[in-house]
Amino acid sequence: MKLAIKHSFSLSPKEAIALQKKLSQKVKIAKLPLRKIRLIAGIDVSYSKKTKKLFAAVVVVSFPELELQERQGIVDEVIFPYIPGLLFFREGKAVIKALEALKNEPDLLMVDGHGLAHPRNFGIASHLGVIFDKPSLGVAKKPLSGKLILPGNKPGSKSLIIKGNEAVGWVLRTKAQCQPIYVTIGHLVDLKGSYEIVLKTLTKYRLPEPTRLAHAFSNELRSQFDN
DNA sequence: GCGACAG
DNA sequence: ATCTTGTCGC
Repeated sequence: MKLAIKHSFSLSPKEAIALQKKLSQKVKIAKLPLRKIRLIAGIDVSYSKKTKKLFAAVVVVSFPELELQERQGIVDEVIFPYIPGLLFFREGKAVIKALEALKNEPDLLMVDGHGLAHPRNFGIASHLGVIFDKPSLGVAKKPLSGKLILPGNKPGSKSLIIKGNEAVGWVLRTKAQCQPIYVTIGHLVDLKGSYEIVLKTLTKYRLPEPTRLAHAFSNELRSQFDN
């Protein structure tokens, strides 16, 4: 995969915030028909407290079969602290390397984290979508920004996440007796599409296959290279 | 000012 | 997110 916008990572938190405000203007909400999707990339990162390293994992699965096609992993040094709202500047550099190494061209990026449900409407899912000019959406396990109510306990039940006057995503119950997930628009997708895609990538687990497999792969990388 | 706060 | 084993409950 190729970057559409180059990126500097030697930024202070203030500069990072300014960059988010600027790039957030480039986000486009658009329809992404399910029939146009053949490959989905799942993206996640794990850390080692011991070696202070980070393990970025990207998997590519076919759609709608959800069969694993490719994996790319990057081990890197932590270059930025964890600050809520600035996750991209901690994980982005390694994730970009992994995405650039991809041999398959995904039609959609599914990112562990938020998209528009972000203090400046520009979470890591939106950021990756914009700099690669690729449809993207966020799949988070906790809320970050926006007004929301909890959905019912039936799988598939959902409620909107509202920022200002705009709906930017869903709180989605993927599995009974499990905490809901937070699905948000990243880039070049819309509310309806993001819900449909996530629903069709669910199997028997709380998380959709792309991010679930990426999460497992990043843990695999850590156990293999944490020394 | 206070509380909340992705991974 | 990470450190860490067993254990309770659907």
